[in-house]
Amino acid sequence: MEMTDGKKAHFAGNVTADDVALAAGVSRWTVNRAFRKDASISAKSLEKVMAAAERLGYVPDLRAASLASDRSNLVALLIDDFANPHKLVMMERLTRILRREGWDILLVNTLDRDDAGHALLNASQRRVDAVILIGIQFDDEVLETALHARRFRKLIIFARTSQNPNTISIAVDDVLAIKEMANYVNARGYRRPMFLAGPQTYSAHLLRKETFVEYWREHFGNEPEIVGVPAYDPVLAAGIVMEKLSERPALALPDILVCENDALAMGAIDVIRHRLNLRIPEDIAVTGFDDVPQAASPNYQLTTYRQPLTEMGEYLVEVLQSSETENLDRLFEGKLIVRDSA
Amino acid sequence: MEMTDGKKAHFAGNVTADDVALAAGVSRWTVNRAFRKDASISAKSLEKVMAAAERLGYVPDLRAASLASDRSNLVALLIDDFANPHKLVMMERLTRILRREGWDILLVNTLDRDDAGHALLNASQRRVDAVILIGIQFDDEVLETALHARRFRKLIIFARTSQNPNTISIAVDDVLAIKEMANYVNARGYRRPMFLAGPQTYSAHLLRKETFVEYWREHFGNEPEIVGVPAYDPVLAAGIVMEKLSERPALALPDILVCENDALAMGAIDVIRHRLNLRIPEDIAVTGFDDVPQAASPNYQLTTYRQPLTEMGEYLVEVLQSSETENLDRLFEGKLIVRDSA
DNA sequence: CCAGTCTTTGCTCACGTGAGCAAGAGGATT
DNA sequence: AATCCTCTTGCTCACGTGAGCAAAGACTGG
Repeated sequence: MEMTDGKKAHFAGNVTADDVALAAGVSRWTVNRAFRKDASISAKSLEKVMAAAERLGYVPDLRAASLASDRSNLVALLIDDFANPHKLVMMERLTRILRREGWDILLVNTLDRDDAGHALLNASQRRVDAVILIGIQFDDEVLETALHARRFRKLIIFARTSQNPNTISIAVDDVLAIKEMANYVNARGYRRPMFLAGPQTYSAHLLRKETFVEYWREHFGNEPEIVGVPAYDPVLAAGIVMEKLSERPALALPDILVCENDALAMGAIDVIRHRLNLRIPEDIAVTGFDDVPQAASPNYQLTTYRQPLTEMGEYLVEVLQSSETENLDRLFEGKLIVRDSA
Repeated sequence: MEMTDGKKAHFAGNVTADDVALAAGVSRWTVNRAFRKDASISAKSLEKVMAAAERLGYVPDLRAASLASDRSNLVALLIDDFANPHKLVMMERLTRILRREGWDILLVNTLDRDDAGHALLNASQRRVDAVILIGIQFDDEVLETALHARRFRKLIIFARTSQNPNTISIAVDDVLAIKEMANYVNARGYRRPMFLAGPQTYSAHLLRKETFVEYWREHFGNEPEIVGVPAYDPVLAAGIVMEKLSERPALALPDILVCENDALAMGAIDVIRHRLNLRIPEDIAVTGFDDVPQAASPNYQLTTYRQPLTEMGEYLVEVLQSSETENLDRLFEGKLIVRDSA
């Protein structure tokens, strides 16, 4: 590339395969092959090309590669729940694993339920190979819209089970998990549980509440009290727990709060300890789900359930690379983490 | 597009502008113009095109658009510090604002210092228009590498001041902020401060420690004690504070811990209260920086300093859209948030 | 009704790569 | 040395759009 053409030589970015080919004394296609792992190229050519590329500062243009090959190696990650610290853990794990396997991630903030459609449209314009939902506000309607448009190959629901047969769900086995949790609660002698549930969605569902209720009914013949929180937000959870418990006589209080996840549990603990002035776990015990980093803090010492995120992420990569279209759903077994809160 | 061509008609995604043009009775270029906001097109054509596009499920292919126009409307967001909850807040704000303005975000996890180069290379292959660093491990060497390669137009350091003249830094005015904080500390009568600092980088610097030290020297003629933590991680901070303070007699303890950010402050509070069994703020007060959501929790009630993230994000968009190349650095004024911890 | 002006439209060319094919190079076998 | 096979290389064509130009159309004022 001549420097006479000042405008075009502004970035090293528009060094193209042709320039490298000229410098290395091979054809353009040999240059491109040098950067593709599946291509057949002689060791000598590879070395020449790489040396020239290094010298000129060439890197292949993935936009063009994607356009020509119809594979973008790009996935959209849709999130709507930035109040939940577990999302940070999930993002760290997914970005790490996906990048290692050559996938890039388009981060999309699904502002609210009505925005999900726009978010999907947005992602589809980049021709992502797959959409991964780690949000919560995706109900049937949104999923159907997404699947109907079909502008991406795969719709993956991560860390949440989906009833929709056209989605791929990679999640922890809620039934197994909550049974283990309920067994623990039972064995420790708690008898007046209250279940703190998050927002209820339809297609992308957590089976935690149902499983717990069923367990309790089966073992004790009665229904545990259930309280719903409209978002996985500790502050919101704190407000609702306060409202539910503050006026009650001690005997009418639950002896344990089983929470659908850590975000809710942490909000609950804050309220129980600092506003109701009760002890944890002596007056009210609390359990969570996810094992976020803060759960280990001395403030919470939360008994919770850890999802095998790394394993789930590895499987996600498999799913992305797979050409299968059916039976890709998978459930994983996590681990009960016992601390002081219950 | 004929359905006889089963392979190609698999997605609605490869409905192309040609198909829409045929359906709408206009040329392909008119179709594309209909989707470009700066293009000149008659109301009648626009309507026809949009109707046909809707019917066929057409959305423009941004890969091709980017290839042809040399503008990707894509920025890479490089993060290496997922332990700090403030990152979640920043991501929420940035994704929200950037998407509204038509920018998509490539999320890149910069695993460690040595990986930053790979991360930048990765981003450059997508021909991003700008790289935004909200990580911390970017030292001179990495910045120089990035700038030398010059595969993107702008290198933006967000929420951190940079000494490097080739980067654009959008940050809170640390000097102003810490002076205000120090004034508050002073006014409340604290006289034995300890400064808890994060990792020391060179180019992308926080001026917090220096400013505080200078203030103290100026007002009291002595140097405050400084303790360094190699990452903004509450758990790490807790360990180091424990190590520093556990063996000291009460009189040798600081009366306030001024922390470089909330992540460190929260770790410190956990240790002071639960392991050293001291009261906050009576025995040791604590201040933070950032005002993460957890800072308002009853566990922390952290006195801290809030960065005007929304304003900073809006300015970031301006910078992205600007064709200026110089003097784009900008400092913002935040707000001291007084709570119970100091 | 016509010249002048502004708006809209269609076209050529370019962006940088991959798929798939055919030709070439190189080595082993007969 | 001729034949066959395999590995490597170069080529044609295609991916779906934008920039910029020229032609066509619409509008204005005299």
